[in-house]
Amino acid sequence: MKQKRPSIKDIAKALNVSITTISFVLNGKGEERKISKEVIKKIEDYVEEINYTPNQVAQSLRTGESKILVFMVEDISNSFFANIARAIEDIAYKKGYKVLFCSNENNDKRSRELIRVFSERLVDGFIIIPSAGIRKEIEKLIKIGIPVVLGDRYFEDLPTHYVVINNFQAAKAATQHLINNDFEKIAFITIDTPQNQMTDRFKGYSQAIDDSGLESIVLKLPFETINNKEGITSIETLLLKNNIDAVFFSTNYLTQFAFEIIKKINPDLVYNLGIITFDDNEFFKINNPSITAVAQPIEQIAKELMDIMFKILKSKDKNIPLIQKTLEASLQIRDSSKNLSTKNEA
Amino acid sequence: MKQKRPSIKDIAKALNVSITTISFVLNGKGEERKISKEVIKKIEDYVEEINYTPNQVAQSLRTGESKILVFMVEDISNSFFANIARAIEDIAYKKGYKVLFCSNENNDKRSRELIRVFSERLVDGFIIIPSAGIRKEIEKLIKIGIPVVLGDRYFEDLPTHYVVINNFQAAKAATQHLINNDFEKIAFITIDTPQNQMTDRFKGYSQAIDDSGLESIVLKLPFETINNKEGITSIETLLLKNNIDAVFFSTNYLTQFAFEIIKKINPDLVYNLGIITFDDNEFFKINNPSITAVAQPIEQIAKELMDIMFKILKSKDKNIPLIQKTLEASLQIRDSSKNLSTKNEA
DNA sequence: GGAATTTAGTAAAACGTTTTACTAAATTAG
DNA sequence: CTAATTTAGTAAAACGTTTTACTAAATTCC
Repeated sequence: MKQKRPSIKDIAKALNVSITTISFVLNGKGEERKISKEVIKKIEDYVEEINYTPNQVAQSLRTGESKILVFMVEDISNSFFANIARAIEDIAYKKGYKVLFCSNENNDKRSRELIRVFSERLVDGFIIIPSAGIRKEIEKLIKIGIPVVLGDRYFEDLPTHYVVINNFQAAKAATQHLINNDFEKIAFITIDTPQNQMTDRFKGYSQAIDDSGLESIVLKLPFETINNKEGITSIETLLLKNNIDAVFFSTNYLTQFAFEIIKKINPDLVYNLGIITFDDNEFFKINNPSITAVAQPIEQIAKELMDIMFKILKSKDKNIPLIQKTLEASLQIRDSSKNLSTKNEA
Repeated sequence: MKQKRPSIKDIAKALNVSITTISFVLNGKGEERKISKEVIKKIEDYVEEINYTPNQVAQSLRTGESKILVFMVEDISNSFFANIARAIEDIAYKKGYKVLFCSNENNDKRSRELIRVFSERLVDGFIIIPSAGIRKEIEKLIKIGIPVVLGDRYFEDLPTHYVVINNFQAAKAATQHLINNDFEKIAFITIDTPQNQMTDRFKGYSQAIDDSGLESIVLKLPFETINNKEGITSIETLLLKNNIDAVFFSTNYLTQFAFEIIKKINPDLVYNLGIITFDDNEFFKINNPSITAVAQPIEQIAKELMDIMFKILKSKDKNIPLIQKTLEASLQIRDSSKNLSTKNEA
């Protein structure tokens, strides 16, 4: 059943001109190469008529360009990444690029495998939210000349292009906001990882806590314990036994995980606790209580990532100076950071 | 800076064997083609040593296979689609396929453009959540022999492979659940579209309402009015003036949109109204009140879509009989469908 | 011991482009 | 009127594979 798509050769035969001429015309080099108006017209009309489109695979083989970018994230079903993906997709398509998305589960083995699969000269560039242990693979990609831009985090000891946010400042401001609202036992729940997006958030929290003289209460959960018993127990213990009055979650899936637990052990807790989460989304806005969140500038992140990518792509072989952007996040203040117990005391 | 990746030719030169031999060995046809153990070993070792991987673009050009699938959805940042995407991704990678995701915004023009971009013999197959007006384009894809599977909806007058859910039954059951909980003025808010996933949900609602003798209250919003003033006004009017006591949203983004409005005009409404939404997600579970939702079987949908895709892919040119799956959704009963006013009357 | 078969490979075409180097005819310059 | 230049193209190589058709040497058969 499979029909053969027409190729340049077919057009050449039908129109009795050479393949070369057609290629020039199709690539807009007709005038430059002194092809006559009539021939150009003839070719263009015929191409239109038979609805010819060039075979991109052949183009890629010849030119070494695939017009495909890879966007590797932790998990494409996570709203933060899905939203960046959406923004990136739009920008890419406008420039004639397609985007392959993939989820590395913040897992080195899987990241390596994915990089291997894609680096087979299939893709023109990588935008990567790197897992902790793939410094070497990133380095190698760069060494063999494949454009790489990192997002959300980077490797301190590896010079790369990247776009991140000021996690320290954002976390500090969020913590201070809780302090200003008279919360006194503020817990920080985070992922146990050496990646700097998380360590910086931790530092921001610590700085604010230290400045205020309050007690630092920190729970670092190993990534694997999210959604399993160990994680549940840890969070339960913290929430119930520590007499805390506020909690700051370092990332959205932690918040989600904790909310499920809260819902089970004591639904009222969500009203009595001060709550701030990193990473905003639509549901935090409509939740009861609405949840105060550190909102990352999704659109801007996507735009900067792609700007850098296109700059590298355009510069071809010449190495361009490193571009490293640190954007600011904004605190979306909502119900969950109001201190109700203060009111009660009054 | 760009290093040249080694090609088969380079290996041939280094090992002093022919390109053909190497290709046979690499494709596991060494034994079959009577290549000696020593030569096979020599080639395999060298390939391992220089870390050679074949150029997939060249392979694609020669074989006509790209090992790339397209998954076209309404909006990849919508949790329903993002979750299916994630599941599809995992299945695809296990079989050596990559997935290009794209968002058509449920818009015909954009769908057409995307199909055009991808059908340039770049991809091996399409999994499409089709917008309303691209019947012709789908038909054409099938005619030229490209594997297509539709999801979530299909064209009544075009025989295609598809995976959908039993929208009628799911909507009917959800409505009946509200009726059984003694709600009496149940509104149905939906998108104004002829697509059958929506019309079936409407039919399910209508059937249940008619069976019970209750009044049918329906708001059909044009897709474009979501998130704009017109949409806001329509929903406000319905919620405030109609004296309704329950509302059934036909899709997740409508629910989200309406919740923002409720939050603004009267936060208590969310407790006083019976609420059910189509499409479940984590946040409906943790919301206050938790939201009763029609949960589509995401994993199963992804699995069936891919099963069909691989069946078509395997069958090559032979046409296979149509595979059309209708899965069942499940009602996740939560707080929002409890009738509090009934309690009050008691 | 010669024919038939098997073994162990190889040469070359093909996939559909892009691009470099070439050319024959027409035009212009002096 | 001849040489130089411009015009309007074209032939062929190359990108890196896969695969068909071929072959020379070794082995088996009778």
